[in-house]
Amino acid sequence: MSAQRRLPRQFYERPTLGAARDLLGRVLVRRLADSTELRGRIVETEAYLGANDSASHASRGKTERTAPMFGPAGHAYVYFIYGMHHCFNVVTESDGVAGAVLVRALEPLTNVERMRANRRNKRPSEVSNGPAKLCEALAIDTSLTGEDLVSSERLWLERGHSIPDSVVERTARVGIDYADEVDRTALWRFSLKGSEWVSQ
DNA sequence: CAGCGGATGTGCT
DNA sequence: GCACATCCGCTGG
Repeated sequence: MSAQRRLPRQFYERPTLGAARDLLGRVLVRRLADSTELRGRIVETEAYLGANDSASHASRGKTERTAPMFGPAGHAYVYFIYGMHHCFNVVTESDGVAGAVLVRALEPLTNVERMRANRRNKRPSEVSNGPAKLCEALAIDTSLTGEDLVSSERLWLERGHSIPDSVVERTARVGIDYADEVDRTALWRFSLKGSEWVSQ
């Protein structure tokens, strides 16, 4: 867990779309209470902007739940949805400007059997191919919302490898039928072309 | 394999 | 009340 490999604050403190694209190939690390480190490579993200993005939780103003989206970059924003599931986001932009990237899918890398156990022994390809699935696999819940990914010993991101433009796919975000047309059709979902680890 | 209903915290439409 | 940045398990073919 060398600190050198950890992404610095500056990686996150920039416009959300660029951060969403560059998060592909980075490695999400979850260190459990027993020191087990679970790692997965990010293969799918979605950008959620601020006031002008009708699909974003931030578009309806700051609430207790969404407060991390308005805070300093490099923190986690974890929310609970559908009475059952969690979703993990990385906060972007400067302090006071809302923005976050939803991490939608991971390629399991280390301690895969532990992740699989967290997922009731699903097939490997179904361990972390969805935003709520990866949270279950990595034991991420709302106790981690607001966590500083730059200094946390429980949750952070490592540099991994950059992904070239030639294998980055851009599509519309999913599950936001309620949003305005312009936001529904914006190509703000980024995924690794041809990866077997992306969501359905 | 497709389709449907259930799970139920949070902030509003 | 209802919809929601979702997933699971059960059903019928």
